[in-house]
Amino acid sequence: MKVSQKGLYALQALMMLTRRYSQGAIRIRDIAYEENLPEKFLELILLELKNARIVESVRGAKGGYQLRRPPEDIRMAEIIRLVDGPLAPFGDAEQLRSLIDRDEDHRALYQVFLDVRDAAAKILENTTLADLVNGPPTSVKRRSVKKNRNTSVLPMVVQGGGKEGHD
Amino acid sequence: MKVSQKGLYALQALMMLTRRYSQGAIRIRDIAYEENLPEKFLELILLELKNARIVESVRGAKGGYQLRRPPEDIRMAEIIRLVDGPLAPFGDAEQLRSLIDRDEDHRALYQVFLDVRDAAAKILENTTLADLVNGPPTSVKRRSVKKNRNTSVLPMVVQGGGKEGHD
DNA sequence: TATAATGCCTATTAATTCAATAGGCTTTCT
DNA sequence: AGAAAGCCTATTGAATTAATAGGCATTATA
Repeated sequence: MKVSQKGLYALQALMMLTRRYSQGAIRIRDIAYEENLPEKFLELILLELKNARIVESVRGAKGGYQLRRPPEDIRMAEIIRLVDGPLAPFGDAEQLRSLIDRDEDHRALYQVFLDVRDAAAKILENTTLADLVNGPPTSVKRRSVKKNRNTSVLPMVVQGGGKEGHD
Repeated sequence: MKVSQKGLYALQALMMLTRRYSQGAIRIRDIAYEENLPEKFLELILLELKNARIVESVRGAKGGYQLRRPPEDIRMAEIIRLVDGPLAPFGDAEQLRSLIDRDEDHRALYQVFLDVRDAAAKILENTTLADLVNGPPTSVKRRSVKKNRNTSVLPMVVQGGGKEGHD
């Protein structure tokens, strides 16, 4: 899975609309200015988000964009799939499952790809726009942590191959 | 993170060399034929793997390629980083950490990206070529599972946003 | 020692994707 | 009526991807 520049812009724009939720429609120009995004490119992105029923538009003078659903109901996974495609690192989940069934020689390889996509999906499905803007959902209990306080928005992820890798 | 066709070819070729480990050098042509890969493209890939000291070559007639280290010592993460770049879904881990520090408004967003990359890294760092070819390392204890036997090469991943997603 | 077999290396290419810009059309407010 | 917005399609330049091509260098062996 790869998040493109466009995907990042989409998420930033949606975070901005989340902050202004209930302030009515916001002009493209204002979103672009506040988030420092190229205006015409952003226009295309918002159009796409509108067609996917994630935002809605008000046309004409005094027009603009606003979220179509409450921020708690819009998940990162949905946005990234829309803009950048499947979450799997290769192909998509469906295809990987089929390859795991059929391609005896590479079964284990595709299974790893599927495991990676499941791990990503788990995180991205559980993170909403509200989480991104307000911090973690208060309903989620978190074990107390002594040092290295968890700054993540998410239930802490067990490290091991993470922390010290250079990427 | 995205695994390209080239990345897939690299992994397939290395799995093949793992199966023939201790059979000496294998010709590019044979790898290409057995794994059904474009021969000239594979040649470039193997060259890159050689420069990264993952495989070594024998030149001249009777030449070919073989793994340079035992299969248990070659991790998927290393191959994917080499061929397709950082494991993070956006930028790289270093950059994300820096953005989390500096970009107050988008901190939570970048933190999620980093969580995703850590989850991927954890899986890919713990999977070696030996695992891909032989199945899971015998040293890893696995909880017994009644139905839905775990076919993965890895310590089972907790689902939740995974299993039923369309991707 | 000639020759065939092989890897080494650089260049080129066609297709696709990415990031962005352009501009005319339509709708709505005032 | 005029201005201010979004709607929509087309275009573009740069980068990336997935290959292909072809000559050079090295080695085994007949």
